[in-house]
Amino acid sequence: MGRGKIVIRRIDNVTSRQVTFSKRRNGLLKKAKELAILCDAEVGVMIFSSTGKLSDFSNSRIDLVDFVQEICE
Amino acid sequence: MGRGKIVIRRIDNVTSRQVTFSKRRNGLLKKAKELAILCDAEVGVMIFSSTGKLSDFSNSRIDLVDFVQEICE
DNA sequence: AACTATTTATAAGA
DNA sequence: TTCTTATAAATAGTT
Repeated sequence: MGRGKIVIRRIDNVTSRQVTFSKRRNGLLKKAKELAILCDAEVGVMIFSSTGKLSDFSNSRIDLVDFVQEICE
Repeated sequence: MGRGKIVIRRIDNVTSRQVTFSKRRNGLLKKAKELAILCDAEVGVMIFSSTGKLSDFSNSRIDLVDFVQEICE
């Protein structure tokens, strides 16, 4: 979506990558919240930027813990 | 997006809610993958439907575990 | 940090 | 219910 079509591959330019990260992170978190509300679902999203900064959304932290522990044993 | 504008609130009709869940879950997972690739970010998404069925995406399970354990202690 | 031309996601409908 | 399509929403490139 946007002025041009893009291919889904790592953005090499650091500045562009950071700008895109900021925009798409916000978009992903918004859609996660909407899905949780609209569909009465439990949703968890965790995003670490390449610099290690964390953004997250969850309306069900306990279940997420159970899930993560399960898949990682 | 779509034929009409919607308000973000729980969809009462069960069938509509399931249809919307299926569409938006796929959309969210797709966007999570794109963010991870485009921006070289570590992304984890976990979605439990209202019937308890799980969908997920992660390109960094270990870090997610650390994070979840941290916030839940 | 805003804007806007376009692409993409999706609400309704078939 | 799988496919279609009109429209809302996200966003790539621009300013």
